[in-house]
Amino acid sequence: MANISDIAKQAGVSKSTVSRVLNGHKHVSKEKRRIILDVMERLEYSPNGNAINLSRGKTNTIGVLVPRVGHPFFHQLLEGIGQVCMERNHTLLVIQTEHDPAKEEASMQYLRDKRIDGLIIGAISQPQLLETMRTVGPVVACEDHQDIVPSLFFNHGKAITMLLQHVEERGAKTVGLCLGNPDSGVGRVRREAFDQYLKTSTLCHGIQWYADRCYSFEDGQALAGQLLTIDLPDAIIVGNDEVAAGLIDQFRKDGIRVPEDIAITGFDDVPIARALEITTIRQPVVMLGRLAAEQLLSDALNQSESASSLLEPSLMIRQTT
Amino acid sequence: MANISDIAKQAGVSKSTVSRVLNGHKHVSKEKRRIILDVMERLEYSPNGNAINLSRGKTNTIGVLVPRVGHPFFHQLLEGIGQVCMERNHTLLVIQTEHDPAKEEASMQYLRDKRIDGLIIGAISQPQLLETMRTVGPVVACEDHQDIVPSLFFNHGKAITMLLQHVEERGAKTVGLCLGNPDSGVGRVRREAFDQYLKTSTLCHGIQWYADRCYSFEDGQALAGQLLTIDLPDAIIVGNDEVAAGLIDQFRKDGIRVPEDIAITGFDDVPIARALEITTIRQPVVMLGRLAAEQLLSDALNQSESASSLLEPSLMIRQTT
DNA sequence: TGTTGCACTGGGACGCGTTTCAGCCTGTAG
DNA sequence: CTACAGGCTGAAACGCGTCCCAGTGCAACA
Repeated sequence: MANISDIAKQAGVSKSTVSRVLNGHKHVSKEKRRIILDVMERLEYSPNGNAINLSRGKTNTIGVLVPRVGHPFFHQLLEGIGQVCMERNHTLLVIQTEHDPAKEEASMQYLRDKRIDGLIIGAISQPQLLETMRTVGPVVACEDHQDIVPSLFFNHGKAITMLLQHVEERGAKTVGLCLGNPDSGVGRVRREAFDQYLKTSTLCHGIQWYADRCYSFEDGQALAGQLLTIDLPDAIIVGNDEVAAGLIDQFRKDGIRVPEDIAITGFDDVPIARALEITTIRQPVVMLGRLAAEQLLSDALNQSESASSLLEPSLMIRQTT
Repeated sequence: MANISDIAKQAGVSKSTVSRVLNGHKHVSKEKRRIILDVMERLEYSPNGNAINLSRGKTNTIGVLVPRVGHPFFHQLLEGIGQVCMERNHTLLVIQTEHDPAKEEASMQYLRDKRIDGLIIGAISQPQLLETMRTVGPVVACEDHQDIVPSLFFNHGKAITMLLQHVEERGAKTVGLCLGNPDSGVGRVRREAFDQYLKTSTLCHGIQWYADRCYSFEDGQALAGQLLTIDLPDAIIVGNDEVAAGLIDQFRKDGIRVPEDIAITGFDDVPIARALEITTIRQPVVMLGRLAAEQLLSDALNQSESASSLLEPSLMIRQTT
């Protein structure tokens, strides 16, 4: 594989001149430029990306930290980030943590060792790591860590409040809660908003109506089975549409009517929520991804003050409440 | 930021020795190793990834070419690939093409310029590009391009045949077809298998029952609206569960009974198919991703002969046929 | 005691572009 | 005709590890 020196030699010029042509700098005579381009074509020359990265000290690559790419929230986020990367000629490096603290910590290495120019945090279970990360390179979070790093995130607390208010208006007296990862930032915020709401309302909650680490349709079905062994609450707030769908599916199979016997709400408004007419929360996740990527890229470039911001959810009222 | 020379100087040794410690090579005295480690810690040294990549000539990164990360098939694929990357200490670079030929072509650059060690093709609309790609670096495809590059893929033709056989057995006389991207490899294979089956059966198809470029739940709803203006076929084969779900949803709203008035089949067995009890095709996509990544990594490492293989689909019979 | 062998260490070339700086040349203004 | 500006070009340092090769020194063996 030819390198820049080969080109220079064959074209009878110096490496500098070749480099100028490569980067579209001025001050290269028409004739030499032509010769150089000819030689490059003839030798099928292609500059070595790693050499460029090393010498420029940047890679035009940004990393994204997510638990799993398969999760509906995260793949929408990735899609938005990916769009911006493409528009701005950047590359997307995906780091799957599977919620593993060691992997989260290891991800910092990419930033430190200059393999990525910046990092977008999709979710992190150890926010204290951000403290170190920000000293290593630009970081933007898609959860609320605005006291540490610039953050763009949804108002999950408000979303929970909207859902609770809604089911209460529809007459619920008792309510359950089903979360995904209770230790994630989102999980904590949701839990807190839930507890907070109950304090100022007559709505009742009991520990038997609480579940977490539910991620899939099947988890929802299983949970329905468990709930059937006890008294059902009037409503249940579920942190994920697929889980809500599983719950509804199993309940209906068992002859429980939704929403008459139990009202169910989901989260994210994925296709399944539309198909089953699930009352849920819609959030412009792809847009969040875009904003985060734009924030990171502009920030990395011009070092301007970077702000955090809170995006508002919308309540989609359908047939399950 | 300290570099390896700084460490060497401070520790009173040569760069070579520091490098040996870094890479866990033998032949370093306990004492020097200790001193070096101390200095590294004190200066918060971290090796520069780009320098390592450059000097080693490899990056431990593999690229994946997909139209969009958001598509259910591709994010499952990414998940499988991601798992293997993690296990083998590799990194995942995602390249979204949005089916754009120019972007597909540009992706080759990563391989050529050594930013990735190998490339997994999720889908490509210009298979002829593979011809060049394989000369540039290791490539594995997840579609049928086995005449050009090692390929791991599903037997989409057989899946279509199974579905047609199934609806025919259930009494269908006329059948429709709804595809996604008709120009993709998968689209072509499906179309071909469909046409082929009809030739040897009494099942009827008419152009009014054909549609393509349907990707979402909403596309399915819209298609249902169109079909309602003409005579319905007895069954329709849909290339995507979400579209099938949209179709079912709209039909039911319009008082059309599924499967009595029209049988509907999906593809992929995503959660929505389980929720709506859609007869569909299940394929182990995550496993496909894993296999592809393993193939690529072992191939890149030991240059062994790499084989192509065909994975079998399974028919999930539910309530919509 | 001479020799062989092995553990340990350093020097320096190498991978490949980028960038700074100095210098040359030509054209134009005074 | 001199002087200065500005276009063009090359040498060489730089970014940062890796790795081959050539030792050096000490221990064991003949």
